[in-house]
Amino acid sequence: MPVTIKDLAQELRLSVATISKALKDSYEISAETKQRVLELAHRLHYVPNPYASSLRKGSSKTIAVVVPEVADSFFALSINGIESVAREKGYHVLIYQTHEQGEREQAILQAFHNGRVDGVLLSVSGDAAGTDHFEELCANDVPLVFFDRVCTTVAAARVQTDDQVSGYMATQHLLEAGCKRIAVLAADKQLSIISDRIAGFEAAIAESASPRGKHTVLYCDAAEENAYGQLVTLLQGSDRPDGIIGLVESLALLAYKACNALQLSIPRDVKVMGFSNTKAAALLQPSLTTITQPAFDMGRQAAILLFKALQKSHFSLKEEWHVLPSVLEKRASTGSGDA
Amino acid sequence: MPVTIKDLAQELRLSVATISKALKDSYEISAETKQRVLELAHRLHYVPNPYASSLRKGSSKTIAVVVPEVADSFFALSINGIESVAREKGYHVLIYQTHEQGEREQAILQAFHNGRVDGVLLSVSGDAAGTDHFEELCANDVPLVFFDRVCTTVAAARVQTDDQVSGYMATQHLLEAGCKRIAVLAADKQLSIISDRIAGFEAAIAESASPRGKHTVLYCDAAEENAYGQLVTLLQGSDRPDGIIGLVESLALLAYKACNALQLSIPRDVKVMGFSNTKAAALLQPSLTTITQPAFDMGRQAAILLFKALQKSHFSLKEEWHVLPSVLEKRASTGSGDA
DNA sequence: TAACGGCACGAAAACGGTTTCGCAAATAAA
DNA sequence: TTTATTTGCGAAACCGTTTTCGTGCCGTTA
Repeated sequence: MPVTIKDLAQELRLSVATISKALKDSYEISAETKQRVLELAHRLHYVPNPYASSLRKGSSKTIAVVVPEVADSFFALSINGIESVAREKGYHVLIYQTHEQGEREQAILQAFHNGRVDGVLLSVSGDAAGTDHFEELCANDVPLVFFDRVCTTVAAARVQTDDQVSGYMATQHLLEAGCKRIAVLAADKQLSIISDRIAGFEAAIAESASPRGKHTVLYCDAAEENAYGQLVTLLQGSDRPDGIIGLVESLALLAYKACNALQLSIPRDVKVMGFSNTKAAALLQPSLTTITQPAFDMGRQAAILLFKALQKSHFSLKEEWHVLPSVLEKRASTGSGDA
Repeated sequence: MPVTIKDLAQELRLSVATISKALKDSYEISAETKQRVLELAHRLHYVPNPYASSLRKGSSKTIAVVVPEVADSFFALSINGIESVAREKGYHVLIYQTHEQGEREQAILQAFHNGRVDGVLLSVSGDAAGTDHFEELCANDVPLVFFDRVCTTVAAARVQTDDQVSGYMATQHLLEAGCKRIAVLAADKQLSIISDRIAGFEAAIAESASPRGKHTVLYCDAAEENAYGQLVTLLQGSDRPDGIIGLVESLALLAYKACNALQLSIPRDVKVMGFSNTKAAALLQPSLTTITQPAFDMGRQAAILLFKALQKSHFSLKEEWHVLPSVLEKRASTGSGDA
């Protein structure tokens, strides 16, 4: 049996109330008594039962992080950022994965309706399942912060990167490199990050002298084998693209794989770039030009917002909307091909 | 205010006891009453307060996962595996990072001494801080399962891969490829996974006709810049190695970086391989030969063991020791260099 | 001496469930 | 008809804290 406050009370012949107050350094308790209580608590390795105090206080010192996948360089780094601030604040972090399934997302949030967590950090699942579960959570006064993949129709805090600008920058970069036929490889159509990046792409094309018709957006299947097939077909067709932008990490890597298989030289035949956070990007051969998102910082920022809301009741998350810039890292895969 | 069991009781003019029993399908309650209770609970979106029931029942339906880093392909995949079985069992998962600091590990485990979690899955920190905190946890009857990086002196379950065999296989593979001077790049000396892999290396060398003197183990500094310097020095020295085994992913990637910088051709001048779980390995140029650990499965297996212990009180974790095989994936970086 | 104000502490009511035990009514057995 | 037994439900204790509201004691002041 773990040691409880009662054990301390009995041992010191004090009431549990006194022990509790002494442990939290209440002014009601004499210095001498506090001393004795602290000493005994330490000697017996007393750790307060978290659930008892959560129940009484109505707060759990726990937050939830809901992401599509943990094993994804972006989300793993975000979680790292979140954990770092949770640690500073003495909070605990629960992790949940939606695996891009909207109904899992709903089921997970459902469990937060009775005090399990004090707040939620979430990156929305690709397979959208409406927004009712978000609304309900907010209606129940559970602070919610979206990060990266946000839901714009819900009045909750948002921490994103400038996806449209990133899409624009990426496209601009390829155009400057001389690409005439850019193919954008897109994932889940419903995700704001995807549509925003595509919007940036469209904008860059529209602004350029390059005729729109030559450029294309390929919506890739979620299953990697299928996406690979689509990509190979594209690369074997007439008017083969001479530039590829993978809107998510896996698609950029897939482009490498396809080019290797088809004996297309990167960057001579095709210039490739992708949205990515993996350290391996610089080590690919050729090294991969990337749009790198501030994954760790987005996690940190989202967590900081959440804790601000938890600490100051007058601080409203509804208005918070932070945009952190992504950076274009130019590498060999979009170079001229010389040396 | 969230809806409680009392609200249901009041609405239906039943006692809270009846509601509670009806919700858990107790035989004491009539079918008709159960029906009414379930219906109302569903209509009002009733979710039981988890802390109230944890307090009363003395179990939290929550487990803790303690890893050095989340943003590491191996651990991210393990967590994925763990989460998958936790989900099946209806458990919640708390995540903690030690950042390889023994004292953080101690502080984290300290918080588990009063029922916060029903069990712990842990991969030990590189900076060992003794084993007292493990012993204490076990003494307090908190089920503990080590995975990947285990602590052999503590009587807890262990799920590992066959590190010694892996080290042996890797070395054997390089010897067969014709390497005469193999350099092993090691990280934290104290970790069992490192020393085991080195033991495998030593064994393979001892068995071979190759003289021991030519081969070497380089203990790399934890700071990447320093490790890089060490590596460059090694590669520039006389008797430059013609084979490199990175015992952890980052060191294999570092070897690529160094070889690129020094204009050494992989695999012609130096054959490189590494312990790694990243998908990018196959896409590096040349593709990286790896020892791939069953990260996801190790996570799953560890979690399965833990839940077995939680469900059957007579099941003892002390005796459990599972070894899952790693696989050698031969790729271009250790090939002949032709084609 | 009576009234008063800190000081240091305790009794007890919460928090929201679970669980044990008891009890009345309905049914079955004698 | 009396006695068991079953059925369906409620009262209340309990889990370990926190927090409110006393309360007795001491020293001070009128």
